[in-house]
Amino acid sequence: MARSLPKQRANAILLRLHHLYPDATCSLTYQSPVQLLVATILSAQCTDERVNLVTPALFAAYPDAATLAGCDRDHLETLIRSTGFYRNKAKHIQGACQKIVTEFNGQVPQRMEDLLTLPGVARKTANVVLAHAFGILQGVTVDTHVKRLSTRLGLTQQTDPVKIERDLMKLIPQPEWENWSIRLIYHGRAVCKARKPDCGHCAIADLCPAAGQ
DNA sequence: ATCCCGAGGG
DNA sequence: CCCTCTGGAT
Repeated sequence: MARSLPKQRANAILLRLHHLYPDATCSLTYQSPVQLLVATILSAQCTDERVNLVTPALFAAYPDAATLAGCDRDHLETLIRSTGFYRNKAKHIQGACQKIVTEFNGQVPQRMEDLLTLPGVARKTANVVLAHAFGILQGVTVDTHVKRLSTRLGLTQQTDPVKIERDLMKLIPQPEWENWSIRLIYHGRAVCKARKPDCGHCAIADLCPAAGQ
């Protein structure tokens, strides 16, 4: 099975992970599209668990795009400091919110093309916001977990996230695109870890060419 | 390719 | 010490 057609294998993996993580959802906490956008920017090179540690105080102080656009940058940096890259993240969050206020009428845009004009937003962040805030499946979210697992599973030979996304969009049925990412992220955190993958306890080891290597 | 950057695990 | 965590800009 590990050597069968990639498309067959991708769907078998999806089915298996669906049973393994039936309730998997986006694990960031938020109450609006802007809050999801901010949380996703904060999640770069940082666990979602840590993001969820800082966002309650952050959103209590600055709940929407208008307040974030006008907030004190140093205070913003202080509130998000523990997520790392805090100067860049603060600049991106404030810049994105200012643009949302001035160019998008205070609302997070629902078009990929528009989202990509926001500072700190590339395809990964845009895909997360489109899928979870608006239910729009424009592409496949490719983060560090999706990249690592898709490579180990032999579903792509690419290293560029945009090319990996193209490969996955051909292998996975469109309605399952975000389910794929969410469940690979769960499996990547719990079992198929970057450092020491636990192939002995992996439910899809028989579908994986890299299992036990 | 390099930089941003803190926190936790091994 | 080194590596990794739902990346993006230069």
